[in-house]
Amino acid sequence: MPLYQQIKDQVRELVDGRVWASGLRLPSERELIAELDVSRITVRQALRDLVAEGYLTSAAGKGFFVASRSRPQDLRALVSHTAAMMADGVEPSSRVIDCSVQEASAAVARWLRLPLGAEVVHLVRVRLGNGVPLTLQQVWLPHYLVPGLVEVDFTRASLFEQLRERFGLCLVRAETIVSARLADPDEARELELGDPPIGLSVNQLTFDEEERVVELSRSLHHPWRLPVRIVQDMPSQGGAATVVAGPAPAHLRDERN
Amino acid sequence: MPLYQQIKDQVRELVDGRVWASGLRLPSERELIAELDVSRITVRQALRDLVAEGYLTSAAGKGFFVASRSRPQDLRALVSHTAAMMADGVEPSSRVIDCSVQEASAAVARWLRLPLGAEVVHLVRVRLGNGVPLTLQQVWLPHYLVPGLVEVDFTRASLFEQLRERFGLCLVRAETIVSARLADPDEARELELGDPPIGLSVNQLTFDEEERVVELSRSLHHPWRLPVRIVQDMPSQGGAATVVAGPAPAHLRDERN
DNA sequence: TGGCATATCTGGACATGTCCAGTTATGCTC
DNA sequence: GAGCATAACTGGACATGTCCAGATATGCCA
Repeated sequence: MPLYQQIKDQVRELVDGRVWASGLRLPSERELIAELDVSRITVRQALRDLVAEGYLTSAAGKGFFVASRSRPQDLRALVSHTAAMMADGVEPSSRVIDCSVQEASAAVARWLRLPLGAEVVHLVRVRLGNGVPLTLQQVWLPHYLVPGLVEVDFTRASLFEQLRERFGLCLVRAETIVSARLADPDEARELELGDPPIGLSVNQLTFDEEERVVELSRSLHHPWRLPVRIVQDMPSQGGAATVVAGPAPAHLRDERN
Repeated sequence: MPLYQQIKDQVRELVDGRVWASGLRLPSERELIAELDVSRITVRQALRDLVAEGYLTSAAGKGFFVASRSRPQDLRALVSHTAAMMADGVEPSSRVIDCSVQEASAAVARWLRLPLGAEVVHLVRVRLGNGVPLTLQQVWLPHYLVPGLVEVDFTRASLFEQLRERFGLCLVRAETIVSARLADPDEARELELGDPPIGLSVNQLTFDEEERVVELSRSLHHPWRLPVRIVQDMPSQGGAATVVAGPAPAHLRDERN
């Protein structure tokens, strides 16, 4: 692994782990050169990247500083619901309704860019937080990308984690549409919706680094138990955003709910 | 202006202006060095940045290439609804219901981080696309940040554009919560909602570069006329995302609506 | 003690040059 | 013509070193 990457990782850890507090001044470039015994180009490459990624700020004549803003965990990755919930201190689990290999319907095949009749993994589950139903999720994935996925017990497992760790898929892009609609009676029962049963509909296509469609998901969220939270952050260059579903912060909650 | 910035700007223009098509191979580093008469460090700094920003891709041993993905315009900025609609070929307009300076309520003052009794600009409008009502938006802004904003005719004007161009505010961060709720009769009438009148609720706080709250907005969207669209993009480093409201692409639309 | 010139330090921007690991094209052999 | 070794090229990673503009601290002078 390149030296500048090692330096980046080290600094990132210190910042993420709050060992280096916000606003802390880093050792100067010259000090780091001496300490790490590398050339200036190498430390500069690392620090430059970290500035672009929002971890650090720099001021000519003063030094490098740990960026102040509390960034919602890792803005650089698509986050899974499981991870987002756990970060909020909620215990995630699922009630699996279906997990099987099927022949793709014409619509699903088109969305996943598969030939007609191709096999897909179909996963339907009710996702719970601390035992309370939050969302009803239906997912389709190309079977050839995830052989053996059906054997996983999704009661506890995170789909994104499986895709990354077990199948080495690198998820880098997602397109999401959020809307609202009336839930049908089955959905309303599963999600314990009121009357009229209003659901928050979240449809998503997720792509890997080779621009293959890895996942098509259609979820119906309980509107006030699991609204969609979006954080957009555009520091100078290299903006970023996270989209997670979770309890709304008090200042943005809808009182009417 | 530094040389590497000039190079970056030049390349960016050529890419944005479609003069260099997607997939096109750039001249090699050595060729650029000779052509531009600069050192390798300089061109590399420019190219490295452009890769991080998603304009280019690189492959060792092959060269630099214009990134293929059609990026939803400028992923580096918070986009206004007006701009998003115009990009979709929809003619945006508004019916202004209220635009006045008021004393902030306790709740609004807290959200905008203002002292009790501070003045705020209150804007309420129905936003139309091609004359059809899409969303009912209520916005509060600190009056001291936008003196004279009330004189603007928001029938045509874009709020974000006014903030940027007239008041020099640099919007860099936004927190959004998307949920669903039952619309009240007035809202239902304005938005021409069906029965039951289901609305897509979008609440947002927007911050400027000094972390001041510039805007608090509470909107109720017509669910299928104006769903919320999110594009997350995480190329290697330097991810980005756009959030816009607009018609859903066919592959993510909800058939049930 | 207050004001100011100066020395020092910091990041920013570049130049020149080296070594390496992939990729591609070339040309030779069979 | 098919197969293959090789030469040429490309980006990736670094080292050393220079010049500059801000920021900061130092110390001298009035």
